[in-house]
Amino acid sequence: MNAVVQSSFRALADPTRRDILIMLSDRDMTIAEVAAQFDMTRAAVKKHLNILEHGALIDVQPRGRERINRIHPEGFRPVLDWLGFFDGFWDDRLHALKSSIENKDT
Amino acid sequence: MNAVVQSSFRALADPTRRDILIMLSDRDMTIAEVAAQFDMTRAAVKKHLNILEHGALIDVQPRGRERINRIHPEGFRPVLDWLGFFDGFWDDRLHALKSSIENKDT
DNA sequence: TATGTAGGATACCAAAAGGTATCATGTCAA
DNA sequence: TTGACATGATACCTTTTGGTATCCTACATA
Repeated sequence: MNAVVQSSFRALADPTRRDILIMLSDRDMTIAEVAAQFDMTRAAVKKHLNILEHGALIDVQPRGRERINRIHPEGFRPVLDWLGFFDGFWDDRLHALKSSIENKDT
Repeated sequence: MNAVVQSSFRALADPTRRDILIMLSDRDMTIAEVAAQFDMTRAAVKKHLNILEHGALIDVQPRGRERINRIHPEGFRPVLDWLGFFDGFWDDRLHALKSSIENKDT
């Protein structure tokens, strides 16, 4: 469980990866499509996608010879759960975020 | 602003730093007190505290020759705001409900 | 089939990160 | 004042990380 939290936070720690998540929140994309948005090689973007997938923040679905990368909302849960440890330190905004994700697949 | 988000997420990316935050959520602690909880040198812990302070997740107040480290709840705001970008993803119904509640007093 | 395109994988490199050792500074207390 | 203690700061080391270059595999299609 702690390893899950770590892989999630680690995935979120890089600005390129956070940008990828923002992009994927708009629409699903292939690796090439994601890579086209950055000034770095496809291989580098692929590594970021691997880390995001390992952190369960995205899932990857093969379609023909392509790979569709899509956001995986449940993967944010460990992060929100961890942040929930600080209940009482801030206002109700977190509670709203947290409950919305917790109830998603119930 | 993006730099603020980055320093927050970066500070949260290390398990030792997250453990420190959990400890400080229970009570304020000096550097030596924090360091006593870990199997590493005080200098290493101090580096972690510097990063947490830079990310505004803690604040540090001198008291005599000691330094009191305490949690800084507002520092989590950039993280929560960024995560809030995905609100619509997690559950549209709850998101609508949440928006209506949040706008109640506008 | 032949060819171009999407992706996988690995070796390699530079920079950043996490850690130690060490010494300097400031303050409490006798 | 003097000694002990809490902290600050820096040099140095090793591992991890983000990136490129390169080559390989798979699949769509002319």
